[in-house]
Amino acid sequence: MAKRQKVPAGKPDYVKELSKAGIRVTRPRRVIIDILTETDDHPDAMEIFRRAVQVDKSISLSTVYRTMKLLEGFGAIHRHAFGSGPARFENAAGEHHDHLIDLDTGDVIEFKSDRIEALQAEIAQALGYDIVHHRLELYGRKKASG
Amino acid sequence: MAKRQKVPAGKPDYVKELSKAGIRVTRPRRVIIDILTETDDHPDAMEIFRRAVQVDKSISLSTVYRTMKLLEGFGAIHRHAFGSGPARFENAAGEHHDHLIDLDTGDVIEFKSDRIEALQAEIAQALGYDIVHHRLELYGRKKASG
DNA sequence: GGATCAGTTGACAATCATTTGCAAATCAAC
DNA sequence: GTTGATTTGCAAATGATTGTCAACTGATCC
Ligand SMILES: [Mn+2]
Ligand SMILES: [Mn+2]
Ligand SMILES: [Zn+2]
Ligand SMILES: [Zn+2]
Repeated sequence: MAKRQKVPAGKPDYVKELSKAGIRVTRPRRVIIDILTETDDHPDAMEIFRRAVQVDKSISLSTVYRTMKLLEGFGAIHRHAFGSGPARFENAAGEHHDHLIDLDTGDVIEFKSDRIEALQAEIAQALGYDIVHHRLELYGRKKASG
Repeated sequence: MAKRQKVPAGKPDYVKELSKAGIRVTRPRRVIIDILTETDDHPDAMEIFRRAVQVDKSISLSTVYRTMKLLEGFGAIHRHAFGSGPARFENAAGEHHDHLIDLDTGDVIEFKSDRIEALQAEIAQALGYDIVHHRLELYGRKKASG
């Protein structure tokens, strides 16, 4: 029986996808992609860089930024701008969702509302537009009671 | 009959508000506040600076930035981050609304949906949070049809 | 396996938006 | 008008991101 590699659910094989598109799969890129596919938080470039260096001492911050731009172009990752500060990234593989940011702790909580998504499309339609993408962020505090 | 100054609807008297709060109402601040209350678009700091210079040649960009921070702290203006690029500001006086950005032209269209606002609060509540503020931006293109 | 060469990288300079330090100017109060 | 703390303009500093470029390295073809 021939060996068959199976990509784990939610972790599409971007490496294969890139090489299919004629883009080189280099060592730094592989390391960065691994970090992005294995994390479930929203790290910024510096944090991705820190994690990458632990795998490959020679990776540079420039390459992290370049790779983020490359992957974003591919739709492989999403770029966020929570509050102020540096851009933060996340693997685009999972289902679409929006974010609730805890103003006290900085925690990012993911949520999804089909009703809100539908209303957004409805509103855009009424204004004569098709939505390409959107950004919904709620900033809040834990309810007083806990 | 005593002269009674009436603030035009949607243009609260921030000048008075500031001086009441013990903050100096200086010439540069007055100029900048006037610009913000008289415009209905979403200018960035450089654009506000350009408009301010036409009124008072000596105003500096630093003061524009400082005044934006001051007014934001007062809740007098909102700071936006549409797409990438510099922050953009708008007078907070009007009713709350969200934005649809035309990806082709950069046009910013304002809209308001009570249903979306209600859903947001509902979602936050379900997650154990009270919303302090939120950001909803739709990015889209004019529907193909004319 | 080794040569080839365009795509990619690391180092570091440059850019962009924004903030800060500081001496001089200016408000608001007396 | 004098006064003293606040605010300003200027220039230098900062933080995030992008650009330059010589050196390197993957994929392809022998
Ligand atoms: Mn997320
Ligand atoms: Mn607006
Ligand atoms: Zn959404
Ligand atoms: Zn809203």
